[in-house]
Amino acid sequence: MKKSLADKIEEYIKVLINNSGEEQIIIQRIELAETFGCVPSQVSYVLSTRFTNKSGYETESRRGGKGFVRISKQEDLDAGPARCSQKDVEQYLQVLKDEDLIDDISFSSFMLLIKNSVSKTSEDELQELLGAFYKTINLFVKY
Amino acid sequence: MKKSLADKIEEYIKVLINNSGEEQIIIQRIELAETFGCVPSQVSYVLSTRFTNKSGYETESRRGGKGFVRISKQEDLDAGPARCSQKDVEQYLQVLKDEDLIDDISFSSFMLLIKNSVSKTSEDELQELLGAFYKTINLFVKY
DNA sequence: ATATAAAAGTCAAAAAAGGTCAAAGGTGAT
DNA sequence: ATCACCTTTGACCTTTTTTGACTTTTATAT
Repeated sequence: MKKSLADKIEEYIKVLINNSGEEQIIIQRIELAETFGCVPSQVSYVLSTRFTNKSGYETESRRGGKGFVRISKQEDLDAGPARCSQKDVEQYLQVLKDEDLIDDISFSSFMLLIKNSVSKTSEDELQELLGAFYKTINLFVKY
Repeated sequence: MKKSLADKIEEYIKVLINNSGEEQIIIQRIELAETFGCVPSQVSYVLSTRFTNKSGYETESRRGGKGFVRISKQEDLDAGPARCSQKDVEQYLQVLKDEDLIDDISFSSFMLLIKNSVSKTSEDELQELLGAFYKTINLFVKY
């Protein structure tokens, strides 16, 4: 398949993100357009077709002098359950702390966040929220 | 991010406040303008767009000889709002990251947590939840 | 008191981005 | 060859920053 300009720009941006060592980069639309010798709206086109929310990206921008576009990749949470009870996640947290796999500040912050959330969400959706917590907690585990 | 002059002046002022060991500093508009080689009204622009009440600052000034501008940070905001929008808390997080006040893992974890939570709570209770996030995020801020 | 000079404030124009949208141009399947 | 679906391009819009001219306020010297 012959690569369209849009394909090349997409690839370029993805390489930039990979090389950045982070999950986000900042570009200038005009600069990128100049690099590829195209009109700026071509870059907008690529962003709106290839870096959508649905495909796991998010973009923000600022107009005006020294404007920019920030493209961020939404990381996926893998470990942990999709849904769990409050008791489950609190126990999990406690275990992590007891085994010194998470630092004190993280421990108490998450505990706080959980307790805060619990009283404020409908019963129905709570378990999914706690599942999300569980997964996020994992990201703080020390190795 | 390519920093605009306004960005740089904003950063400079914030550093001054931090280094002062207090919650306020006093500057001279002209002096600051000279430091950055710009017109004085540029400083006014920065003050009116980045040091607003909403963002937790307050400014007072005096004209004429021995004039000055006092910029004070409202301590109260450190605790965070009881309720806030998703955009507010995400922006706050981004600012903390941009200013290197929070490490990468904390940044992306919280971002994830917010995004995950948002789709899973009723609209009505969401703002209180986000307010709790905001406060918890503060606990991770480096000094 | 008054005048002068030294600040800071205001406001609008110009400049520097990015956004939008529709028309024109390709491409591939039928 | 036609239809449907991308891509590419460009004209025009909106937002944000930068600059400068003009105004107001305040301290100080006379």
